[in-house]
Amino acid sequence: MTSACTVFAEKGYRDTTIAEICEKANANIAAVNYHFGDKESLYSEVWQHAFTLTSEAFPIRESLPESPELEDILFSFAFAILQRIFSEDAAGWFPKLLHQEMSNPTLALEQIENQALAPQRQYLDTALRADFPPTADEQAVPFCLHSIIAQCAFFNFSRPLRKQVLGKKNLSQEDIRAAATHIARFSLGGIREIQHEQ
Amino acid sequence: MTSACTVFAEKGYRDTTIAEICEKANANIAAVNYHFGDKESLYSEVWQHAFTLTSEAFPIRESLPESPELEDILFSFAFAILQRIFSEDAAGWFPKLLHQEMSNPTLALEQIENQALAPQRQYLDTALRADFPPTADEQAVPFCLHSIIAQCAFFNFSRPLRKQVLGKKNLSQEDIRAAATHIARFSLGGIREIQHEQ
DNA sequence: TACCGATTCAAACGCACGTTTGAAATAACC
DNA sequence: GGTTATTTCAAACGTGCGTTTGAATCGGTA
Repeated sequence: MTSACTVFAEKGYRDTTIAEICEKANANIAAVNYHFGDKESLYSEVWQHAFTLTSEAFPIRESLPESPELEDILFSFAFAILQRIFSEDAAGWFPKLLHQEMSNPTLALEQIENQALAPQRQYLDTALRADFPPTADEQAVPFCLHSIIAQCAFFNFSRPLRKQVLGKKNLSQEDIRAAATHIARFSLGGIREIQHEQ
Repeated sequence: MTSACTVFAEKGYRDTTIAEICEKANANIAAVNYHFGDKESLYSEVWQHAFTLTSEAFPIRESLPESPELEDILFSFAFAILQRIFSEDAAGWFPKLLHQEMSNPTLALEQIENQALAPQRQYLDTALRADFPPTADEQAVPFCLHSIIAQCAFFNFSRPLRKQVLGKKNLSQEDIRAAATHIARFSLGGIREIQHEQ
């Protein structure tokens, strides 16, 4: 199972071979079909497993003060997402799988959208909406939502060019904190600018 | 060639079969190997072709006033990138190929990074740097650069979830203009906020 | 120890796909 | 118009991989 997760996360569904998984797990080539039925069912269980692990390791609402400012909400959101993305252990499987799915979707994507992504967006959406006046432009909130999520997600999608984009292959815990802080402030500035001109 | 571009852009290198390309082009299976040598060489030519087409169709510096404000630069950048991403004809091949490469890199990615992506970043970087005081924090410009590019690129990487993320599968020319306007304003607000607290 | 269900294993099967081949068709040139 | 180079074509080849198979091994039970 662990072997399956790492290989699927690294190579995606298509490029992953059952042989490689079994080799890494010191199991026979037929073990997958015996225990999981077929490759697709194994993949499905991998997704479920990866989602559970990353959600437990880095929940989205974490260490928020009593009545949080919008910037606190933005920071904790970005901080959790970035920690997931840069996690080098099991918690990193989920964003890696998601990255693969985004360019080569399987049936798993729809499920993960409903189970993981939509609720995240919903959470941020309500937080944003509470900060906008009801008279605000219809498109303002979705656009801002998009900008915030984009800033987080790009760390996930630019993996093969990390060295060129970030200047380093991996971020330390302090780097991650600094990046999340930037996203929160930058986004708050963006939001205020958008609100200002309504 | 056109067939090859569309199929590679849609499915990526690995999932594209020579048979499908040839079928779409009303050519024989062996045509690719005769004219291009092998699949990889064809792919390489496809990249080159797609890059040329998108660059010509939507150049990054377009219709900038004499001495442009930063917001003008941001808008024209975002507008060009978004037009590329949402182009449904040949100009859209490049971002689709890029999307594929990002999750399953081939040797082509490094070349495209040097030829297309690095110059784009460089262009925005100098534009930003000119707007920041020399005393500004070392990380401020790269972080802002990241935020801006992320907002544009996310439209490319969220393809399979467009319906859920944007509420519609495709954007009209007016939608694209509105999105680019948002990115420019939001980003300018973010930049001002970051500059303000230095 | 004898029995039986569960698990592991090596080998083989079937299929998809990139590539090769050699002949047929077409185009170019003198 | 005949010869040669170029392009097209159907068929076959080789390989990689998911899956199946049937025998061997293991683990618990009586």
